[in-house]
Amino acid sequence: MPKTSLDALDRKILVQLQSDGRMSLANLAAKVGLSPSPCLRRVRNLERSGVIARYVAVLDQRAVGLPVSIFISIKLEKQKQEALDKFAKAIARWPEVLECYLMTGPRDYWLRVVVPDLDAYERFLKQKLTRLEGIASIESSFALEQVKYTNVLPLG
Amino acid sequence: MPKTSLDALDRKILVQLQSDGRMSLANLAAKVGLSPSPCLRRVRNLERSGVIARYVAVLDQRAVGLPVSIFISIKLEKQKQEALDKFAKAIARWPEVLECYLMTGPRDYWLRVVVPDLDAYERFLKQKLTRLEGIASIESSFALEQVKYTNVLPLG
DNA sequence: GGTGAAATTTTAGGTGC
DNA sequence: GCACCTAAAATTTCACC
Repeated sequence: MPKTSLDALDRKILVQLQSDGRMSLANLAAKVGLSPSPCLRRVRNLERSGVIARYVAVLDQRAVGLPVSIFISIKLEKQKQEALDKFAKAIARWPEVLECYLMTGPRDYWLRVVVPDLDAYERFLKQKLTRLEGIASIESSFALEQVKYTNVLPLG
Repeated sequence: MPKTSLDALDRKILVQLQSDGRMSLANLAAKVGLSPSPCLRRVRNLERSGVIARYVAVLDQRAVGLPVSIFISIKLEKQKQEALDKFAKAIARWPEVLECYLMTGPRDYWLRVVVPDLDAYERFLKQKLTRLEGIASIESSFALEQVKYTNVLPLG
């Protein structure tokens, strides 16, 4: 992966595509002050180099019947690499887990889980999370409101 | 916003577009078992009704020089609606904050902040967050690793 | 929901600055 | 490296069944 340092034009392109991933090339080129051809070249380069990881449709959680976001912090018993790997693999398999981070400090994980209701959450806990070996403790908090949720990184 | 309950075909479409928001209509139609026209009609309906909120490009945080994710929990002094609104508006303005949730319990907020380095984080704290009125306490944790990060909701 | 054709957009190539 | 132009290919879009 070549470390293409981004210039001002690349950044402008990224700012636009983060807000509208389906913007037409002509429109994008106009907004960043390029003609379509070099603009497309840059976009393709950003895609190939992995700067643009993917394009996605963002859904409304409530509109699809998944209004409940739950945050879980997890402490593992062991700090062995093996245990961490096992945990990561399980997380990757479970569609309810949208985000997971390994945190500083006492080897904690932090998860965002999305489910349709509290019953589904209980099922997730009982049938999946608590069946994992090596977990020392689990703490859950519930989101009352999503105040902000964006993919737009502060490139400015 | 009409509560269009989603049928199996809508869900299939959403599953696909969550993974690839730029999938061509012909491709999408084939994957869900429709011909392009009715498929496009459904996609447009999903867009108009707000089920599909937007299309975006997802960037690689590290590749754009923003490797640091910090999680902040905040307790407010007052629980007045006015204070909550003020807080929400400030959050919306700050590009470093990618996610913010109002949590159950002791009226806590939970934030995910993205910055290039710890200096930038310190600036964010000193020049923005700590200047807000009504904050009782702030706690920060750092992410060592992003184990999972997806927008794909569990529609299955 | 399907078919087919028109309109638009994307994409690649070539020239000169 | 970009602007400009051209043209082919792919995609989106729409009237109609």
